[in-house]
Amino acid sequence: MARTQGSHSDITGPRIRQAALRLFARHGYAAVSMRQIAGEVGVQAGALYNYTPDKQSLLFRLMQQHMQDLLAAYNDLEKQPDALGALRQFVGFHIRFHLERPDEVFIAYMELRNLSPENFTEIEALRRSYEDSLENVLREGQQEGLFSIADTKIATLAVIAMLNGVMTWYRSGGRLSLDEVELIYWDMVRKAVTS
Amino acid sequence: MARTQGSHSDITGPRIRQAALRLFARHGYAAVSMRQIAGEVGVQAGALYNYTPDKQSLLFRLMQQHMQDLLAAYNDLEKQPDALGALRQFVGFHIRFHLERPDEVFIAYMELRNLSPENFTEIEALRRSYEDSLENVLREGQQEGLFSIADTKIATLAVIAMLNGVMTWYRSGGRLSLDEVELIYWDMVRKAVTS
DNA sequence: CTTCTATCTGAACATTTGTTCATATACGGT
DNA sequence: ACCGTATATGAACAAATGTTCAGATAGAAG
Repeated sequence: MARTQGSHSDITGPRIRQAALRLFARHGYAAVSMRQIAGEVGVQAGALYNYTPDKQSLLFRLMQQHMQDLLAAYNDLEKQPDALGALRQFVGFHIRFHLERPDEVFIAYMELRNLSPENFTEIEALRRSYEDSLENVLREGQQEGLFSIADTKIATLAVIAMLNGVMTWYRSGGRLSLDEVELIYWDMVRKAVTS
Repeated sequence: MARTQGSHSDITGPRIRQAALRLFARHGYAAVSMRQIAGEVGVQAGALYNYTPDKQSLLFRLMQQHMQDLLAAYNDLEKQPDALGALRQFVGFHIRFHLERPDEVFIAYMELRNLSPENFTEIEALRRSYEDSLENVLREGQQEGLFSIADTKIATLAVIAMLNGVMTWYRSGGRLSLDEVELIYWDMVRKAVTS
């Protein structure tokens, strides 16, 4: 038999990407087979190829979507009057946005090397674009005399790396609330870039 | 033929681990085959099993060795009189030690999920032990009144995450010298934990 | 020179891999 | 009630996987 009751393209497509996301994040791209993904969706492996040309494109689409969502969400924030406010806004946004998407974040950082060269280039450009957003804030604050930064590029990467650390330990319902975490990190970031 | 000229156990063993290290770091544990490793060493796949019971043990040994080296090297440092000196020492040590071993570091962070449960537990304990070293410094400084930290556990993870960021961009011979990098990071870390 | 053994080869194994495709079927439109 | 097509099956493919092992051989020991 084919075409189980009530199944449609509109529903199967997203479910495939959702299953791939979960499994890639959990076991890694290379360790997940198309049959595992299909099994999670409740479908045979061959059916996946109605929705993706190949496994590689499946990974790429997930990462591309994530990065585009990230950039769009950040650009939707309301403009802050000064650099200090903008930095605070960035810290809060980054922490919350990423904590809401643990699987996407994990993949975006861990599976870069499994991207084909062209796909890698594209994702890397999106990431750089996001980093530039923060660097602009830092540079602006530096020019305004609010910050005291030796090297804005390094500071950018250091701040992002520090914030990304949250993902490795934070669990909702744990010892600290999201607001507390945000405040603690904001405190450290603020002090690190001011004098 | 078997046993190519001049080959011995003492030389083949290390070469296998070295090849595995390089390949695991470059392409990921799951994406590297035993035949690739053997090829790099110039030997047939079957020969690897004279030196490791299986692929998993090969990965585990590399990570275990790395973590043990890390702990031993840190413990060999000369004791600092105050917490500020100890923190500065940690920052410099962490940056330099890790930059000297890019492949080991990469594996230790990326391949945790490919460890069997028992192996994972052991590696995780070693890592925690290293983190505790830093947390002790921070707690000590906090009690001495030198630092102003909201949460020493979070600060520990934040500092390490920040320092680990160096590995993603630093290339020797680049714009900045190691001394400069160390100084910039020390500056940010110091400011982040003091008031 | 002969013997012995650590070390390696090379073939074999049962699975699993990504991907293709002819075939079947359930549903939307008429 | 019927048709057409989007959507799924299930079998097949060659290639690659981790691992095993009987047999070959080089070099050390006597």
